[in-house]
Amino acid sequence: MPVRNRDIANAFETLADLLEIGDANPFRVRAYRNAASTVRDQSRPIRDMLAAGEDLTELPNIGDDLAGQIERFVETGHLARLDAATDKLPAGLTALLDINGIGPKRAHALYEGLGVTSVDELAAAARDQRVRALSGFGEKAEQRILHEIERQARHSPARTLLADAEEMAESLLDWIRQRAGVDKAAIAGSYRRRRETVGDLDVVVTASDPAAVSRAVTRYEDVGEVISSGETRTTLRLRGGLQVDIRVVPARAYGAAMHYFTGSRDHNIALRRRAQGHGWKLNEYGLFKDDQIIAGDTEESVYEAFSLPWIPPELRENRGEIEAAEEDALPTLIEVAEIRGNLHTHTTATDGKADLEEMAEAARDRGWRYLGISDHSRAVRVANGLDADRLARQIDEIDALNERLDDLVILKSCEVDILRDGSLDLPDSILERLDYVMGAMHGQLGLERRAQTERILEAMDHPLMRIIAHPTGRLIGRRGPVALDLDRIFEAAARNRIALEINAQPKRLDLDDQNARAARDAGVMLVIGTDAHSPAQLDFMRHGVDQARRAWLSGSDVLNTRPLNQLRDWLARGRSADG
DNA sequence: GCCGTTTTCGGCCCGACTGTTTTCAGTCG
Repeated sequence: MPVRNRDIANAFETLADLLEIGDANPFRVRAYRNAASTVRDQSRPIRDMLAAGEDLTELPNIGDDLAGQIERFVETGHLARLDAATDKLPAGLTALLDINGIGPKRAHALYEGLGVTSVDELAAAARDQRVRALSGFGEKAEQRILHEIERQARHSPARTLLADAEEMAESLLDWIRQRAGVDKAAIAGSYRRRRETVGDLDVVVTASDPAAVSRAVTRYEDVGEVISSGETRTTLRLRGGLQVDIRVVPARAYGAAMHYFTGSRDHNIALRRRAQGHGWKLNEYGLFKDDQIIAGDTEESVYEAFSLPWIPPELRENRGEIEAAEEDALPTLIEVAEIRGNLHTHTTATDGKADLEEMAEAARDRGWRYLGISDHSRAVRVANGLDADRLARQIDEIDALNERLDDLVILKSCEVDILRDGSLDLPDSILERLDYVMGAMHGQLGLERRAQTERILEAMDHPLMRIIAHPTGRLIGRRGPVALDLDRIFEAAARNRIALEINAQPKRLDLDDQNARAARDAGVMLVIGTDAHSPAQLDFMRHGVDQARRAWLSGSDVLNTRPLNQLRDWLARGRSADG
């Protein structure tokens, strides 16, 4: 099996865990974690970069030593340092670190003192009351360990889709805002950065009496468990399993706290390094010079102290946003209000829940000027995909409906399946009658990389192809992306003027943020499509816009911000205009 | 193990909460 970026990142993470349990130099441990994060952050496979002769030490956090380790890992499939580490300590110990309350020191103590090498063995030891005998542990620690192991067995600690977290988050926020003495309350963290999933919710509150608010939140109706509760910080678990951290800070620290808890961790560290360079200190209470506060009541004040403009939360991943801010080169990010239409929707003709007219009505309600109907083609049998005759009838229906509509235009399309050999599921004779053809893959998702890439490239060579929907086919948390050489896909999309979709379904968000950014940088036009199967799902547009913002996109990078006439021009231009 | 507006050596982000301590280590975010 070829070594993927996540294999490298996972190996470095495991090695870091084992080194930490073995009480290695903490900065060396961090170096491996930082390197893992860098590798995970690459939109291109490391093995492609090596094959192209690129120098890995150009990447942040990768020096000569790690570059060499990665190179040998890719060549041999083995990370020698990890093999050496697992000779000293059982690899199963790293699983103990996933238990809340157990870190490297306790994992080491459990191994040395009780010979524990797995979560199961730890559970047995705790049930036998052998854990409490260890120095540094007590009865409470032992009970907490058992409690956490049982909770994890019931509820996997998987991250929650942002869209699923929203309802819980907004209800909690409303409730907190109504507590006595609360001034401001907002959700920070990855939720505010609009990441596709959240691990927990970070709530920042300002109040005249912080301790009173900290006590009050433990009585929120949806609390399943109070994990900890102090004067300024409370950690809860909601009944649904989602963890919530609530920090109450003074009003003068609101901006600093929002900045601090919005993160990302890497963005914060980068900014704190800058503070150190000036001899300042940056924390959740403000920016300090010799214990004198110089900024912190607003986020703007914090950035301003560094002579930087405010950076939108979606960009705060330490992926060049601080450097861009420094050069006054931050993008003007796309906004929902710029969206003029939607090019990916379904109706009851296939697996949608609403008919043509209902979808049109719902699109008009959202202020859109055009709506693309793109039902499935026949290969998607479970969705009752259209054959040429049924699609022809839908085309006639749309023509008739357009006669009656004056403020919305229905565009004729089809989400036509790209078959295994790259050919399309419907004949050109019917596809020619559409306003645009959108291609997608729904089957044979397990092909190896070369075949999968050739398949989609073949479809992109079809002269009618205009958009590729959900290009990688991933389902967040359930199914990884298909194996594709995205560099070649992007190159072909730019050359053939085919738009790639950011699918706005919360479980897809495909292309993802980094790939969408790489596509744009390669000269590709993006389109945000809701893939709506009901009128309500048209509101998924904002999730797609969130992802586009994380991809550094402006309105001009997204096809469906264009007025109808310009959209038609773009769709009609095709490859013929190239020559 | 990485890195350089203080540096090629000597730094490396920082504060809150808990439980086990008898003044603080460990963990977390």
